[in-house]
Amino acid sequence: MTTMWQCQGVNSPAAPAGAVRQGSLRELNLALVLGRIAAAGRPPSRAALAAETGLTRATVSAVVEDLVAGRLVTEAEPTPRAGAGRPARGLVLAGDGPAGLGLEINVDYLAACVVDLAGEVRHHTVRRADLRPVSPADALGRLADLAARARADAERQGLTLAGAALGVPGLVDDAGRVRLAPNLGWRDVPVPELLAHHAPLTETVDGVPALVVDNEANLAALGELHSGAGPGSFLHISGEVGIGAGIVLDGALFRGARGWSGEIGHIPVRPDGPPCRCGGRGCLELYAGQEAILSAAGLIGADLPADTAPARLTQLAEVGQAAVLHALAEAGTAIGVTVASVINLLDLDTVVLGGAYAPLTPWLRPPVLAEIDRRVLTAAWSPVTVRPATLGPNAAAVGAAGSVVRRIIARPAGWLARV
Amino acid sequence: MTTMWQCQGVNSPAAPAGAVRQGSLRELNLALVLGRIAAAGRPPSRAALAAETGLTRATVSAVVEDLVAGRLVTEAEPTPRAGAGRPARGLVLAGDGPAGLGLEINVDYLAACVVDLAGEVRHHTVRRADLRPVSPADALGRLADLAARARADAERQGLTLAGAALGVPGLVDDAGRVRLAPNLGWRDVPVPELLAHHAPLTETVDGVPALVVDNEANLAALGELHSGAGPGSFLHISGEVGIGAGIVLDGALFRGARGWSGEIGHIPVRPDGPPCRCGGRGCLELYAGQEAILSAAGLIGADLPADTAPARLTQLAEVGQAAVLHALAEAGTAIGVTVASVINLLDLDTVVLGGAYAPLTPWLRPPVLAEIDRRVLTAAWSPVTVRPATLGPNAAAVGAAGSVVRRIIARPAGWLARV
DNA sequence: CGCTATTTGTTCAGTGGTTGAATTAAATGA
DNA sequence: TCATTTAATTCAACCACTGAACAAATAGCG
Repeated sequence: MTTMWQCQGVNSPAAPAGAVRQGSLRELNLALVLGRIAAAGRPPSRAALAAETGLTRATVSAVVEDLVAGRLVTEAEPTPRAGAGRPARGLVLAGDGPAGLGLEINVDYLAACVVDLAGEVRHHTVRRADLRPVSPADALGRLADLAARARADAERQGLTLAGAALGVPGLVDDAGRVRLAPNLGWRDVPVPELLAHHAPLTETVDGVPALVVDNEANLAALGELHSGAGPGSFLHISGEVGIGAGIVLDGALFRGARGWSGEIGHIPVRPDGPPCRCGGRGCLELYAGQEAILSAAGLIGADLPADTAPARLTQLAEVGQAAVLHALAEAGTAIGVTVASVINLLDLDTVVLGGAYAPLTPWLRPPVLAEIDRRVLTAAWSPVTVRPATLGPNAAAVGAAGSVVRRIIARPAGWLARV
Repeated sequence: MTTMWQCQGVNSPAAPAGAVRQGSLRELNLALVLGRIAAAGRPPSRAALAAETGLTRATVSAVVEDLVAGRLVTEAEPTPRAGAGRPARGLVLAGDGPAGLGLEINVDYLAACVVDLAGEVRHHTVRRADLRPVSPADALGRLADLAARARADAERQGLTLAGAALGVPGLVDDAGRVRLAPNLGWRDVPVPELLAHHAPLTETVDGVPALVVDNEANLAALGELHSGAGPGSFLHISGEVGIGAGIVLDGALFRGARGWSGEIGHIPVRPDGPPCRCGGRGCLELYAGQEAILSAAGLIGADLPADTAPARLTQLAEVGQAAVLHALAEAGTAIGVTVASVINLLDLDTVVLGGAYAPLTPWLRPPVLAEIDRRVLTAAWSPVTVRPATLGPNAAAVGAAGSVVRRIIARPAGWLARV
């Protein structure tokens, strides 16, 4: 039983690529029904599910029986009552079944969290520490420690971890190796190998690797997808030390040919601008990165701890400090120019400002919208929404955990076969 | 039987969104087997199909029987022989079954073509005419005339038209209305209504509209997808009078939230550059549009007919005319800056230069690659291919016709139900 | 309180489509 | 000529969904 590590497929739609045997039929309907239960506002009855899916009540009953037996669904006791007739038994995602472990390594903190099927965060730990001076092996060791505690807490609550996902601020290849994490100073770090010594993460469940490593911005976008406005298409911009983006198209994260999409921080804003350490010139990060904003606001060298600088920025913006407002306007314009390009290219109708940008949205939104209006061909007919992210600061960790349970919801047959 | 017109869904994957009844099973396997036959290099046998799909030979035989009965597949007479054993009967897409009608309106020509299931172009007509002074109604009338002749020719060859697609150089909404076609001078043209008077295009087949209207660049990209290197992800840039792009992700055209993706011509290259008539500043079209290149090459006002200007450009480039080489280098650099942004965002590994750019590839490719190398974060590890389009000048018309037959291949059950 | 109307959920024979093994078909090669 | 080999078909078994009938559980009404 070899442990496989791979980065792709965190979110796979229920499209059968290969042969469709008769068992696939049940698999697809399991996914269909479970998906409806997950998406429903209030607990739906079997009859309601039959009506909205087009299946017969008999089939829905059979499918639900499987789901209940597999601890994915339970019947809601407080039945929501309606008019006459036999009362419906509401179905909800089980709170004591499988759960996902989400991990995050960032420049100045480690995070671990556990999310159950229903999307509730059942455990959350953040450990602040500047990880730049720490070796990757040490950092991953500390992370494994956090993960072990998270697992223990989850089991204490009766949850079963069904997998884990780890977000890192850098480029990850198919084997889970971190090719480049500039702000962390990592280069070609074989995360799977380094974590292989730590027990709780090395088990393989089904054909799916027990741990999926992915870009932090991708996972944050997935978190936004599942917690936010539901399926659709949007661009989620993560303003951390660097600037990353996750692209959600039609309710699915788009990863690109090799999983390296969303490197929005190095899109040129001014092709002849100052050189960037990526080798290019005039990249967005030089105008809207955290360092650039702090410098323009005159806050560089104000010996602030790295993690309080964004909060300070918000404070000063709220009291209307001129230099800060100017810095944010400049940054917003640069973001707007870039976002306009993205919208011209992809025709998205929503832009989500995440990470450190989220609390700065009131000041960033106007210049961003102004550039969109000026530069997007279709802006006149179809407005673009710019809104802050709904998830908090550790969106990537929550999104990572969510991606694990979302995979089970998208393909419950795999989980049921394990139990 | 109302005629519905819509622009979306030219290429829909075989993913069942709703309930999966037992009939869907056959539908999915029909699509699976037909898709393999279409993708295979040499005519595969039933046994080979069974082996690669995972279905049993019995099932494949039954499925193939349906496909043959529906005139989608025929047995190839000259059986390709192998070693010992009963000889296989090769299966090929039928050349006398359904076919697609492809139409194109561009600034200086109209085109119509017919493509059969196998992708062969069975009819092709181009009528050159400057359409800017012509009213939309007149232009569409001429187009309907071309379409009628194409249909007559197709029927003479024993083909049955299964639908039509029309490419226009502009933005098309879900109802088939051309919201804006700047280079044609069209604005809010209700193509379906105007064409409704012309008989051969107004029939509705199945739930699918008889005519799909789409952006020319999108259809050209689809043509490239089906005729070129097969599935994958690439950016197809159509260099016509304006600059459009079609984005193919994982073998499927990406249309965006409203079908208006790919407006690459108005991505800002220099945010503070000269004003563009789109309202923005420094758009790509100002640096790499046909007019810009001709002007920089000193060919503006050289009273060339519009349609021979690109050819003249190639001639002069081949003899090494300095001004032309310089103009192409400048245009290539601008394209490269833009393409670098796209690749940073989407992580594509292939860029296809289409339309008027195709023959200019030898001169455009070096500066494009240079900018990619400088500005794309991952360029060091993963090379990007820049190549000319394989389809000729009327790629959009051929792609339009191909999109019709491709839909049948992706969802043969719909066609079989009609016969 | 009892009856009916109403809606939910289950049971069961029927059916469509796939499976797996046996059978037939058509060639090669010794 | 006959064994070998591969291709394709036939057929009983089986799986999952359908449709209709039935049982369960409640509200409303006299």
